[in-house]
Amino acid sequence: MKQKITLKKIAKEFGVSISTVSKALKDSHEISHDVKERIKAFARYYHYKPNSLALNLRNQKTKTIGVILPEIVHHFFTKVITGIEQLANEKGYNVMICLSNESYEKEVLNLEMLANGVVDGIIVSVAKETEEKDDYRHFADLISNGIPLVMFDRVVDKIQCNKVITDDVGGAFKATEYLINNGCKRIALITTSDYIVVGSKRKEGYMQALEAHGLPVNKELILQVKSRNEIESVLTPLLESADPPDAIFAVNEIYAANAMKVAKKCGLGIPEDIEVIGFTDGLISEFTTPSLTTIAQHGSQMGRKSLELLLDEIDSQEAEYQYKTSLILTDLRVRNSTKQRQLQN
Amino acid sequence: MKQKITLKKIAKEFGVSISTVSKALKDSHEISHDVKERIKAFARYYHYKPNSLALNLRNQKTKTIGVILPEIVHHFFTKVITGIEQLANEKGYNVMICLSNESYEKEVLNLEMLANGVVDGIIVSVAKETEEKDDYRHFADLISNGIPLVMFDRVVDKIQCNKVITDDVGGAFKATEYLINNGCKRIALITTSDYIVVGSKRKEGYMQALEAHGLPVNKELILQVKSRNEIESVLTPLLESADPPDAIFAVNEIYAANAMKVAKKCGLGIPEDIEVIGFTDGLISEFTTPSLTTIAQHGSQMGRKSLELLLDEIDSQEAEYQYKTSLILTDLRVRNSTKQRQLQN
DNA sequence: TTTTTTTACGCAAACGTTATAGTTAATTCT
DNA sequence: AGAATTAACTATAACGTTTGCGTAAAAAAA
Repeated sequence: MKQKITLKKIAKEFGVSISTVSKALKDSHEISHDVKERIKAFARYYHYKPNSLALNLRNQKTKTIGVILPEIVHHFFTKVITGIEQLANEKGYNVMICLSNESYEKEVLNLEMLANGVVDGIIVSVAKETEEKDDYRHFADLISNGIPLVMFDRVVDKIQCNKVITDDVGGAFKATEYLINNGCKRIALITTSDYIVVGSKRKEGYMQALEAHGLPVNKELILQVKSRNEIESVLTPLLESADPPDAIFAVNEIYAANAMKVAKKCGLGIPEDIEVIGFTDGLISEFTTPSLTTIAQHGSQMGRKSLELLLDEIDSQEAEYQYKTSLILTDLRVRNSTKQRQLQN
Repeated sequence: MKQKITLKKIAKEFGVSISTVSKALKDSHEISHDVKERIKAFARYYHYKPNSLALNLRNQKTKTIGVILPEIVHHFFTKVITGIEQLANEKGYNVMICLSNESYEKEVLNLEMLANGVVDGIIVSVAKETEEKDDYRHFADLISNGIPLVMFDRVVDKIQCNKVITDDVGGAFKATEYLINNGCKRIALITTSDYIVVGSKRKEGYMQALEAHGLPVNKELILQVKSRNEIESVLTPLLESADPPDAIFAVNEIYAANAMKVAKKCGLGIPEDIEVIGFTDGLISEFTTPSLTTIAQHGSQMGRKSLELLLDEIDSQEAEYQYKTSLILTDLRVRNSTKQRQLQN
């Protein structure tokens, strides 16, 4: 096993001081041309690379950014990572990914670990449990320690920092309005508990669209579930009731796909009997039957923007840095779970 | 912005030396009870945490492991990460994730970056382009530099290191045999180019099963595609030929889902007219119509095992470390794209 | 020739931590 | 009382790098 080559070893080899070697490799004018060339050749031959740990310590920065995600088995988050990773790569940064698994405690631990000099800044989407506890002191501490923080998607209003959010309200509005324009009058909503911020925002967009079009907000049409397993038991009675919905808007793809399954089980044709739209465009939508109309979220763009804002803050010298909130717009991706003019695939 | 607290600052505060503070915080017997308590209280109050960078440099290890993945928008890899992350968490390790995006060059760059003192060991699944180029010197260099390396899923025979692989041959055998036992005689295979190791292994299992059951290996039934977009154009003619296949085995979920789409387009009923099985169980299988029978790969277990082997090597002191190869078995997950005795969902 | 400038290097501090080896002063032993 | 022991601290080196400053010798200028 080859031992790692260091300045010290090169210095001993040439019988010069460490600083001479360091300067030679940086092509300093203080070192004679002859010595420089010989040292550089030697270093090249042995693939010398400055030790990152030493540089980190000396420069007090690591060129690494930390990302804390609630989970990773989720198309949206993988897209965000892809976006972050891309820009990081361009800018010469490394990415350290931590998973909170939706747990408050793990989020706190991850944050503490990362804050300890390991990264130059942090990008986070807060865990559900944290949203439920409504406790954000760990973020406040981080910021008061001067560590740049960007929140994306699941952000918290009470914390002042750079933020990147999906246009949840607008997206849900767009989806609901599309259904209304298709002639739907009784649109069911399948959403999460209210403490999930993005869930409640999408609900808001749904309600705004109904109101904008003079439709009533029907409480029995709003189904709040904690997991996709609950969908069948709450949706079936509604579909089999005397006055069933003529459309379903689900706040994510999985919920929408499950809703379609349930509807088909109840003997309903999609989109003839009931139309379905899901928020968040993922891998699944394309392969369901019928394929699912969705609100596409542009996760990769979101990741890129998050890192952009983070680097902006890291590089800024101003004492009074001005935080920004960036809104990522959504697109309606029409497939076959809704009635439409131009059919595709 | 609170400045970060260091041993030096505490030392100055108490008018003692840095080493006294360090020892006090470690509860050394060399320091008087009184001083120890006061220093510890002070440190606790200011949330003192030893700076990771300094520790890394001093200990020559980072308690971080690097993971290089070909891509992340892929259910299998996210499962692997989940498994790695879980065990890492238990063992007090951090995880640094890099994406090669299937590119040889990025893989080399990532490896160089990680090798430079940033991580204590590396887990990698090699990029397609690397497999195609058949150039593995970067891995050999890494190993000769004494950096522990584990390869998983896409491993290379020519490199000696710890490995974790899916039982690709066995899994493909299992899938093919299941189809044969269902009465299928002409089973089509949709696979990748031969240089993709896992693809060729799955093809091998497919052929072994055919031979074991006295069925001929029909060249025209083996479709090699480079991307899922090619499937429609090569599969349609086969399905519409005089002697079409009665089953399809695809080497991954996406290929299988696309194959089902094409078959349905050709007016074939699944599983009545043609049965379909896909390798790799993901999110999609559950939501296709019919739901897709798959070979489940246990990615999370694979990740766990990979890290286990890596830590084993990191912790081992022996000069002659014995490399292992761990085989992760697969399971047949029967859904509705195959004929079956007991139907489910 | 003497002074000044330039060349080409070495020294030392700094980043924050820990471990080993001193160094006082107080205490105990004989 | 003098020697040995112990308690309670400090100094120093080391991890690998960079950088400002110092300095000797060589070269140029006066």
